Amino acid sequence: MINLTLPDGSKRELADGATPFDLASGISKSLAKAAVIAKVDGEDWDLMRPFEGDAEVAIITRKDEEALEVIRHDTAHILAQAVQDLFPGTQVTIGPAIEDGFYYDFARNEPFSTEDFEAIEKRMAEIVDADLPFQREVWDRNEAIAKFKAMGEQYKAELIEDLPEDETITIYRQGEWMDLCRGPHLPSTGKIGKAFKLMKVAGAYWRGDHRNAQLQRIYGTAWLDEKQLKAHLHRIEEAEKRDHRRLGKQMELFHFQEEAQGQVFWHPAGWTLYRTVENYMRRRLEDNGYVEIKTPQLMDRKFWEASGHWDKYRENMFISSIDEEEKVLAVKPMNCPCHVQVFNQGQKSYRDLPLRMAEFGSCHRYEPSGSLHGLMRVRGFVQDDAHIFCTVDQITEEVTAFCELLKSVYEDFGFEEPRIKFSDRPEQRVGSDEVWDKAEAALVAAAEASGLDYEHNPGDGAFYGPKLDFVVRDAIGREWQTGTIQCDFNLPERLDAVYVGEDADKHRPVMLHRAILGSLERFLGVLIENYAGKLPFWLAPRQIVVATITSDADDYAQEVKDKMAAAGLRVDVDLRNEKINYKVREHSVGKIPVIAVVGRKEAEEGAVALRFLGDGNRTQEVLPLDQAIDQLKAESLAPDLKRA
RNA sequence: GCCGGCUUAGCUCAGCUGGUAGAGCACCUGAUUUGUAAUCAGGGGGUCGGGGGUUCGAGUCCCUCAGCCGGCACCA
Repeated sequence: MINLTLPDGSKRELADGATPFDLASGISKSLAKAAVIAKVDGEDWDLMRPFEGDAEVAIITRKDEEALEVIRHDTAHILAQAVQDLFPGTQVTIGPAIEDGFYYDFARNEPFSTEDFEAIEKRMAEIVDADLPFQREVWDRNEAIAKFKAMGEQYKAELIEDLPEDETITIYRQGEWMDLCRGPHLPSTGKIGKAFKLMKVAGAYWRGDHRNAQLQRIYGTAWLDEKQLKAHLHRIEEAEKRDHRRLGKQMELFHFQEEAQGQVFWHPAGWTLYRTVENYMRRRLEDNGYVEIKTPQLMDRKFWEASGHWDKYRENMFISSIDEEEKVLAVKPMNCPCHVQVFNQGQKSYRDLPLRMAEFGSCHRYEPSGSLHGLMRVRGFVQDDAHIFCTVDQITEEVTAFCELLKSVYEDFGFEEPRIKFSDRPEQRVGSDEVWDKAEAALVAAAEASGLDYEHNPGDGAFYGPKLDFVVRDAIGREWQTGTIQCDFNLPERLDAVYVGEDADKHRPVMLHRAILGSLERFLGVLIENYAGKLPFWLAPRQIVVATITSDADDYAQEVKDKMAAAGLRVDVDLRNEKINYKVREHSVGKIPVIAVVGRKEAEEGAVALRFLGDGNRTQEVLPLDQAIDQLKAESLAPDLKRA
């Protein structure tokens, strides 16, 4: 007999050889039906896998989050089987569950095309209908390697060869088909259902290394039921509508063209938005004890050799030379070394520290062509960069203040919860362990004080110091790094930055590299997507359109427009001979926050009818002109000015 | 950079197995003076991404270059 303890503490006794499915069936029919896998002493366990002794058991059901992961993983196996059925000679590699679905990487000379999806999905459905049981088998390592080699599955054989010696090799079968897999799986293919869909094909390197062969990855999505699948597909459609590249065109914010790959042509509306954000940021920095500087765009190659960037990033730097001269200049890919030059002018004392030096630094990097992505990843961009020169003892305070500032800025832009990634010392690094200890502790303390969730990436720090990165998501769930703060013990040394301490000796300052928005371009991309183009009043490039109903109100409309413009509002007037319905629709689609409608009535009364964009309850207000202007003026203040 | 796909009017897209370009919106003109998400009529507009090839004939097929899109890799 085996003794099992359930999560609520109750105990059950079952015969030897019993399985979690037996346990669930003994409790209730519905539990047995909803069961997906079990946790046996914390380990994932197939429902049909017999217990191996007394244990603590939890039954995971379709209601649990983990259920989807299991279903997605199962679906990946079914995809692999279907592909091998239909395309003999294709090798399988790996196929994990991911967010919203799964993928499977195949090795095949012929490319897959989305036109193959229909046939593959059909075959997958047949495998589900066949209700093949998933059977777990433990294999001897060498036998498994030999078996997969004999099957022509080189990649699987390699995977097994690289598994740790003490790892149990498990094989899962479904019908004739088998795969190396850790599990767990559902009892049979029929339990998966058909709420899956193949989404896209893509290339992916074997083991994520570009020196390896490129495999073909098929992505799919899988859900508990048809309704969830439909909802997911709908979400994707909606998300595509808020893509900043699409909105950028619709709202006439910016464009790209091939002669300036990866660089932005900002249009009047987009540039207005850009400047609004930049000016806001400038005020916030000034209020927080930063000084602003501006440094050159082109610097001699020798300078970048001294900073160490030439060696490491030469491939990604734009360079320039003039015929008559032998000098090679490089367009700056970053601002830090330039800031050290400003620091190094004259003498610095400990009394000058911390010195917070900011620049809206225009940088250029020759990013790989495949990585370019709208405003999110460009070759020419402006960082809201700053470097804080301070002592080791000042790190904690400075990082904490930075996190607070960042959080406040993000709230002002409508991002409530940026995610933080903390990366600590890598194997290869400079600086003593003692200093690293201090710096890491300072970053962690600041991250914790901020109250935001943070994720720990061990060993992911820069060679010169640990860092905190701030990450937000775009419309379709892709994550983009925006803010960052990095401790640097290296550059001050390389570029010989010193200050005179209390003891009258020379000391090295620590440099904190930090950016709140990251790059203006990327941040604007994320901002546009976050609001789906419906920017809040203070950010909207076109805030108000004064729209007439009949030409009788033309003169008055012009007067309204002029008064609003004089009050600093961004306002246009629409006197076209069109129906008010037409104008309202056009400017609503154009995401103008406020339409000021004027007809004969308003002209006579000196009023305006304000119509606000959005589906809230506040859709229309008729106000005397002066009062309307006061109100709009107050609303158009940036959040920091509203607080002041 | 790598794998795959795409590139037709200002925008969004249609053009079957090759026979010499089409829609909606936008734009222009005219009529209409209208009260909160599309008034009607007429008109103009494309060397079908660039280059080369096959063919009697190429937007359609082939080669090549570029850009874009989806992933991967990269991201100081």
